[in-house]
Formats: sequence, structure tokens, C-alpha cells
Amino acid sequence: MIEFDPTRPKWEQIADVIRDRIRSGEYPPRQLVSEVQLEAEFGVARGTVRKATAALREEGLLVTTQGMGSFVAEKPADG
Amino acid sequence: MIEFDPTRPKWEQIADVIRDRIRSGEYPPRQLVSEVQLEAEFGVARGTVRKATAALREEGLLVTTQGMGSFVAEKPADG
DNA sequence: CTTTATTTGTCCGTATGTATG
DNA sequence: ACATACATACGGACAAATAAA
Repeated sequence: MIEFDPTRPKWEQIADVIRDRIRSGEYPPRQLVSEVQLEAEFGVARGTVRKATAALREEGLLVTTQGMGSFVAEKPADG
Repeated sequence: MIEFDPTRPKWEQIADVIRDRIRSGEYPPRQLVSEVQLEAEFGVARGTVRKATAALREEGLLVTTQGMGSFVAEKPADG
């Protein structure tokens, strides 16, 4: 369980963690990043998770499809 | 139809009912516990049912397989 | 093999109520 | 008033796995 910095939004910190995992290869392309799993792992509510994944989606790091889930993008945007 | 206690979450109360049915033998091992049926029986949304079954799964009372369903475990955990 | 039905898995959008900063 | 955050709950859509016809 990570330690949240109380001076920054949790959703931002969660997005940071996932971003690192993608950059490092811990989450390879096509890896499922489930909202429900993130809820459990970080101990936060769904709205908080969704803000994090929404941010990563805008960065092009995640591709989300209804009914399937959010996946690490094939070609992670890096600039 | 059961009467929900408004001071406790519905998913918790539904889990309680199913747990009792398993303990009492009303739901024997390998009995299917369908999410759709629970929705209808308790008059709640699917997400609510899924929270209940997820709790029972963690307790070892249910075993779930996608495409098949949730079944009462062969050897219900009793500790 | 194809089709159909059943069931779970996941996300989408919305809403209410509570609480903190 | 507003943003953040939790917990709960509803209803819907689409995808995947399984099983049976």
C-alpha cells in the first residue's frame, strides 16, 4: 500500500504510480488495468480511480473500451 | 422479499442471507448462486449483488468462474 | 462449426449522503 | 461555495467464457 501525500490529490498520485509502472514495463502493452482492482489496491473509491485513469487516457497511456476495460496503449506516448 | 435494514448496506445484508442459506444447507455444495437471480429476488442492482458475492468469495464460501457462475464451495470455510 | 442462451467481467454515467480542507 | 474523497446504489451497454442445441 502506498503512502499518500496529503498535499496532493489521491487521483493524481495514483495516476503517477500507474504511469511509472507503464514506463518501467511492469505494465506491458495490452495489460489490463482494472478499475475494480485499483480500488482494492489503493483503498480508494471508484470516482477517485476513474479520475486517475481518465488522466492517463488523455495522456495516451491507456486505451479504454466499454465492456473490456482499460489497457496499456501499444505505443505509449512519450512526449 | 426481505426487509432491508436502512442502517446497513444492502450488499452486506444480502451476503448475510446467502451465508445463512449455505450454512443451513439450503444451498448445498455446487449449488449455483446466480447474480441475475439474486438481482430479481432482492430487487437490487447488479453492482450490489456483485459486492455481496465478492465478499462471500473472499470468505471461501463461493467459487466463481466466468461463463459458468458462482457456486457454493465444496468445503465451505468454517474458521 | 455455427448459433443461441446463460453467466460473469468490465466499463459508463448518474445519483444521494457524509465529511474534510 | 468549491474541490476532494468516501461509501453506497441504480441502470445500462458491451465483451468474454461456457455450455448446449
